[in-house]
Amino acid sequence: MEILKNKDYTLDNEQLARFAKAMGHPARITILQFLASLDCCYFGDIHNELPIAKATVSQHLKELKEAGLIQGEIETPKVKYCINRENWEKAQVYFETFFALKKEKIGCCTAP
Amino acid sequence: MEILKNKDYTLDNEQLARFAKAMGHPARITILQFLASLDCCYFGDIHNELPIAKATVSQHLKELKEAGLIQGEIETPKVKYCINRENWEKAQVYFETFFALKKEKIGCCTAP
DNA sequence: TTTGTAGTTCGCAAAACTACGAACAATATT
DNA sequence: AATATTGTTCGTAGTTTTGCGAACTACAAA
Repeated sequence: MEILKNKDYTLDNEQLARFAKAMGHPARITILQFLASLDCCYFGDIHNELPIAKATVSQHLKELKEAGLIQGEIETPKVKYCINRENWEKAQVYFETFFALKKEKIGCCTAP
Repeated sequence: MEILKNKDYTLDNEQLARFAKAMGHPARITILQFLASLDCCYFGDIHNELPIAKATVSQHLKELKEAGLIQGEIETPKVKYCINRENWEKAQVYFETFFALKKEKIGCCTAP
């Protein structure tokens, strides 16, 4: 018998993990926060908010884009970034649902 | 003049990123979900839910513990894990607050 | 005392992440 | 045509993550 460990992760869990991972760096949290409060702005504005080189900022933006949380649009010679509303709300629901799992239960480890 | 780039990340953003990072892997999401719905259980139960070796499970548990999302307690010869309620709720508030930033605004990039 | 059970820790390898400067692309300006 | 502006991409370096098997710890039972 070969490897038959078929217990894969659910797609929902993988999606939630993907969103969480994208948020797993202070620079990316800062970017998202900035965009969420400003609605949208140019690369330079984002770079100004951060203590890192532009190449690194560009990389973080790419990751956020790949996770679907933001979108970019060329407005020569600048690039305008903004929150991807659809996925932002999707992520919000994912996290809400996740945290709602633990509601008013009395557990066996209520202390420390 | 030396390096004076003093624009650090806020503690809140670092904390949120830390929580998000801990949630940034499907195995860890699955563990948290399992614990949240069960309240608490032993290492073996968690290992049974996952398609990975016990050494790897142990590592993921360690990370979740370090992020403060779970806690473990020795109950020889087993180890009982459960959600760390206090920090779970803290994390929940962090995420809620974060996503609430983008409410009903009309932005300049409403479309893809 | 040997054996079992339940997990953790160690050591390793491969891959991914974070960061940077330099080089590049695309357009606008001189 | 040369220069400037705005970002992206490339190449590199160091660190961290993920995963595993093997060795180890701690206690209980035979």
